[in-house]
Amino acid sequence: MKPTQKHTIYDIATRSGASASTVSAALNGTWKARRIKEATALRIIALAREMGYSVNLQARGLRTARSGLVGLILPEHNNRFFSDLSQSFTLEARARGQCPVIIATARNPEEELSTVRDLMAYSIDALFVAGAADPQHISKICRAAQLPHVFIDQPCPDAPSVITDNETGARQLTEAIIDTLAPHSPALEGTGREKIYLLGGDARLHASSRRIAGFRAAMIAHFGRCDDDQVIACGYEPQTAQAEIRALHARLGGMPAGLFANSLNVFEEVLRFLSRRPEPELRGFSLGCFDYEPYGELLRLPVHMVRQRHRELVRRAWELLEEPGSTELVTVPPELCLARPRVLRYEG
Amino acid sequence: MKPTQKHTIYDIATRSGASASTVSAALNGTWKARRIKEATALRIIALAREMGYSVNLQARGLRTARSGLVGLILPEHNNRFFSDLSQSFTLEARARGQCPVIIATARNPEEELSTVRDLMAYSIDALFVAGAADPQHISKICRAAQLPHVFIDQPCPDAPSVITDNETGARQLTEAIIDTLAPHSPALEGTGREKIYLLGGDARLHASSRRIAGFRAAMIAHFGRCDDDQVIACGYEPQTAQAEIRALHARLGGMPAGLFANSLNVFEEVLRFLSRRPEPELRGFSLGCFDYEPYGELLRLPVHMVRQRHRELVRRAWELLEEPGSTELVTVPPELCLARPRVLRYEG
DNA sequence: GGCACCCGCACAATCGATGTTGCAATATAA
DNA sequence: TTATATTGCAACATCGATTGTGCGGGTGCC
Repeated sequence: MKPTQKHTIYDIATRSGASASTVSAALNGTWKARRIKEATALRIIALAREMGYSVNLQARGLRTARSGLVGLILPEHNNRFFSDLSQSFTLEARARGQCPVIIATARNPEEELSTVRDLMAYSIDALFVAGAADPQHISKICRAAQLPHVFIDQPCPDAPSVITDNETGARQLTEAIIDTLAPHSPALEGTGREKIYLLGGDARLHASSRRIAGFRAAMIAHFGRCDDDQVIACGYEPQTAQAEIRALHARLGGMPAGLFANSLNVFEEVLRFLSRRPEPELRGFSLGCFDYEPYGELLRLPVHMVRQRHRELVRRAWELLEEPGSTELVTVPPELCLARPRVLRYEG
Repeated sequence: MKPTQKHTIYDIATRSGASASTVSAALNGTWKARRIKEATALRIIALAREMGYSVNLQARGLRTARSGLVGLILPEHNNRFFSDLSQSFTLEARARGQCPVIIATARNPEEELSTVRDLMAYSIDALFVAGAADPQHISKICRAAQLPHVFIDQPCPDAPSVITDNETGARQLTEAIIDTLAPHSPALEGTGREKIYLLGGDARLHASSRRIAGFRAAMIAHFGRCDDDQVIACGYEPQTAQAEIRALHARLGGMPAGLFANSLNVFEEVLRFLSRRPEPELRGFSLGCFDYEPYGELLRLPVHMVRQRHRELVRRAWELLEEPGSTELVTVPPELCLARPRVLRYEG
């Protein structure tokens, strides 16, 4: 009854009087195809259960060249977008009888590559890569090893990818920021404080570049122009973001009219900065964040957010994997989460 | 040069004129002990690199009965405490040359058990279990399979465990909440609104019960009593927490003097509730949360938090694993993060 | 009665590594 | 010169599963 030791199909074979191959067939469900008597199969299955048998997946994997493991590589765990992605990925994987292996690589391209290689050494069945720093290199390695792979969030031209419609999302978010701008004040004209700034992200990466494009488009549609200094793609590092927002504030001599935080990491730093400014300075300040964080809805300031549909991204990624050999790019529209006017919004 | 196909040590053996066993020894570093000429070893290593060889870890695992995989089971990904834990776990695992496999089981005991069994089928080398719903059952299965395991956050009497000093942390947090209570108002006496309430968690679980004990101790130390209705251990479900806070508010006819949120999930719901209350109702309301969330520092309300030292928890867990056969219980003191008075705290 | 055929299963090869054993060839000792 | 050690490596068994092949016995058919 109790699985005291590890049993193998050979133990079961001995105790059941059958051969190992019969046991194998009985247990993995191929017994019908192998013309094993139903009674024999059932007897073996019952015995295996009684002995607490569980298959050795390394042995199976060695034989079949599959492992049941599916990898997901992402930049970090403690970021709501990626942890939501992990959650969805886990659900999808387990629903398909696969075992999810999720590894964070700190936006470090070398770490990414070495992790890919590590995972391949385990004969993972598929690899999902979210927010990669170097998609092409990863894809090259995977293709060389014939490993099915999909990119999420950051696409790759050489492999199937699923991304959010960053441009549209960014445009809508920018429009929302514009809509909640404080009434135009002539005093600020020309100081730069009348403008909206986009902060964070890496312009060399696809996702950021599309978001920047969306931001620009909205700016041009509404104001007829978008200055280069309005886009501050300073990466994802909290320290850098903090420094940039400070510098911006210093340069302008005050808060700008609005801000587009291009990642949760940056958003958090913006809030940290804001939490040290006196209240009056924040009146009429219009804030948006690309990516969703539930706490964003619970802040003193109204915050507009763009929520990526993580479940959908993961689902579509899995679908892409199932159609072989495509380099399709699937785009999923994001969800715009507008700050609703709140009782507490302003006290004045 | 390019790893076009998967190579094995046999390919390398053929191409190098050596035998597979020599190749194996050369590549895994045991060649000195096996009296292989240095020149031979180096030649093989160079060839392997050139061919882009990488070991098949399933084959190695089958032979050695180890896999290089270490499991971490936790309730959910999208919770800052657990995602911090994932992050630390990943770092520690990779520093030791192991591959982390992190799986969320939704606080579902059956899901936990089946995940444990799945992981064991992969011959994982060790299992870490954080916030388990049913530690004893898990431990029993692991012991039967002789799998080294450690519990984090929720301890198990039968296995090594690392936990935060929940009682002290809760006491300190409660004291902080008491310290920031609004001045005593005789009008509220006897309404229940003069009291502090603990919301969330599961009193049957060790962590919660210690936190409740700490809460009680602080209450008794300061007020000479703690009523049973002050502890509302309603679990971790957002919906339930939301319902309970509403019910409390209705029962009291207003906000209580303070609240101790016993988990981030509950904290989030409390904030959601608060964000719909008019500002004046929140004056002097004193809020604390067991577990840390960076956004907690950025809210309109001052929030005290207790931060578990995730890195330390993980490190100690790994240490425990290395001393064999202990059922030691290691306690790590948490970090108290007091809300600092802020410019924006009140406007009045 | 002889042949073909199907049923139910066992045998054995195989996946890719590890590690023990043993065998030549050379070096050292007697 | 023969006996003994040592060096350097190849052969082979093994881990636990999967899967192609084949064999003995029973049935059906002519």
